[in-house]
Amino acid sequence: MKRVSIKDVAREAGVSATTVSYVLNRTPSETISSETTQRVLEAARKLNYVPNLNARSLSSRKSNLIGVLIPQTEPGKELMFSNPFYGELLSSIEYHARQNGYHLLLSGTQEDQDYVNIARNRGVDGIIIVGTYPGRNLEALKAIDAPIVLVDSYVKDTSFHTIGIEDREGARIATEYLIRMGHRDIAFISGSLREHGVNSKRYQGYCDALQAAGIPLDEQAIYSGTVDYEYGIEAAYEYMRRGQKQTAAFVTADVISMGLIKGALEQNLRIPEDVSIVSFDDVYLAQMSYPSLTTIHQNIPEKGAMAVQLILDAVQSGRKEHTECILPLRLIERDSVKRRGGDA
Amino acid sequence: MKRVSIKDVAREAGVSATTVSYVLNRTPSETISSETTQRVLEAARKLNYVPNLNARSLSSRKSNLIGVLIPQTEPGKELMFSNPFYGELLSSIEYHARQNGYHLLLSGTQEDQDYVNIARNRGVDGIIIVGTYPGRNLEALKAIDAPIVLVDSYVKDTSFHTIGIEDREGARIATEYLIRMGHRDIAFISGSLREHGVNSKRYQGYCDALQAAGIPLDEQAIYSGTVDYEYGIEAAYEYMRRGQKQTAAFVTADVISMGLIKGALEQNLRIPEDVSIVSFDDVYLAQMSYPSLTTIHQNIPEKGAMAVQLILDAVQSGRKEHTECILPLRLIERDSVKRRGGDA
DNA sequence: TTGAAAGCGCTAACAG
DNA sequence: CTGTTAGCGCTTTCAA
Repeated sequence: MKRVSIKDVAREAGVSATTVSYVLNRTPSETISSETTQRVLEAARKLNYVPNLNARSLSSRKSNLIGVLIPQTEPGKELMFSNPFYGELLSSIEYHARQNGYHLLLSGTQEDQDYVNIARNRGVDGIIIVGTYPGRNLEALKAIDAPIVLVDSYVKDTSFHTIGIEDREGARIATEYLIRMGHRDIAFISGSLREHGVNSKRYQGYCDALQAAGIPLDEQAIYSGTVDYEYGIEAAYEYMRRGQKQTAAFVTADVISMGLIKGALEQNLRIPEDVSIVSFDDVYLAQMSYPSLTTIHQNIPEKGAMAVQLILDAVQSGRKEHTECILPLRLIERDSVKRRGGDA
Repeated sequence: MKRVSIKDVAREAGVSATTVSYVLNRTPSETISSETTQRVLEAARKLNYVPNLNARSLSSRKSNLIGVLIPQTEPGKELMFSNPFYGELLSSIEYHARQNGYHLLLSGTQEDQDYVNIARNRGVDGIIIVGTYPGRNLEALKAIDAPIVLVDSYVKDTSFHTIGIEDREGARIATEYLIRMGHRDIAFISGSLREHGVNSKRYQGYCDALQAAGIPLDEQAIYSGTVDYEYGIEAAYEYMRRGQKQTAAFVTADVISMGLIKGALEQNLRIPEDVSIVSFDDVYLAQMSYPSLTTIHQNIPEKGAMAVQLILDAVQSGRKEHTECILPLRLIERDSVKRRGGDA
């Protein structure tokens, strides 16, 4: 089946390509007689015409394409594999983009040089970037004239829109809860603590809570690795090696918690009897876990919806002012925490 | 920053646009002096030139874009949300595509009309479709002249490449294993049993095993719903309602099993003591579960890698013969099955 | 109410 | 070895 172009439709309808274009795009400034409109529509249907979006975007400079960049958390690992958070987020982004007539150009990246090129390459109308750190080659990004939304990033720059959560506060709430439940020796378990990264903020929140309760910070209570299931298991072993000092842990991601539980189990540690856990994200995994996870809930679908909305708004309005969204957080109590002693 | 085009580079380097194109694409048929090549490269770098892939694809009819279509399992639900299988698969597809210089155009779909249009719209070089049923409007799909890979679909048509697994055989192995472990009353729990769907095949395998063991099929042992966590929970309740007849269940997806375990737990049923479970997929969830899942393992990353490879091969060779891949399956023994009675 | 013409940025014969 | 000339399929002034 040969590709049918706008010209074929024009010929079939006995009009010019221009007219076809007008009809199909409902160009408001142009007014086409309803009779012609009918003929064109008919011809298009008959020929089973589908406009070529590449050509359209080439001439109109609008692609209806949103670029989504999800970082490889671990080089070599494949994209969202290690953390369902990404899957859930992407899922939501895709859904809302589609509802608005946009398609998604998906890419993982090892190095952000790619970011820029992909975007400029394909002429995307907007870009959603998940979790970049400040200080990477943002200059190049800024040069792109499509709106850019940074999700979960602490890059502060008026060139970008941002969507995030109160990481520090969330961590504080989690840790404080543990304290309120009678724990004083509380581990902090997370992915890598890069400066200005999400985990660092959560670390600060953890410290805030300890400090407020007058509990000294113990270096030995800090576990930092990668954001995946495997590290959770490892952390459990490391916990044993370090002498099982803590009765509870604040873990910065549900996946890690899942691994932690597994590792604990392997060593006959009971959760929450021996170690209580509060974690972060409230990925759907959190409720599937056994015990189910007490965790800081964030609205992941909403995050995705919002990211798309910001792009759409920016595209439509053409405005440049940047928007900064902070989504609410709350603690969900499930079964991974045990009250301890009588000092509640 | 104004968009810099090939012409700008040409001017800067003092050559024609054609030459720039030749240099940048290393067009093999054309031979450019190394001196000119240098000048062009230099100019391109200096101007920070990035080729416009839309334009390129418009004129060369090659987009370096692979369309990926993942069906909404449940309308209204967002994409891969309900089953991590999709996330893992997509992850792998993205990774391998990127390694080969391809980008991904991602879309979920409610109705397959979209399939076709998206593809034709953007001029993708190939399409990967996950889990279509036969009999949908495949005619339209066939009209697309890009190679199409159907993953986990029982559509038999030489217009498409297919990648799948021995669903029926896998189910047989799972069920047979349960029988070998001393179970005779075995539930079958799955998503919807659409004709020629993956679940139907697995149902057949389940029947095969029962029959081979001389166990009569019991209608009351069949549970069919949706492929998600929630249905698993529901199935557990339904199991109670139906009188707890079975001592084991073959479940066609790990996510459902997770829900089943949860639901069982809520009713003080012990897994595997009261009910043994063998499930299917070996999604990473399967090991996180408690008890961890004895399940039929399929190599999901390999599936994705293969899908990409098939497209790449087809594009490069231009050949039309269709390829049919069946990936191997094997049983992974974990903790969700208990041996029963003495008739092992 | 419609169409001709130019052009988006690039590649592909075909000349030279 | 390099440039000229046509498009790819569409949108967009501008004129009729």
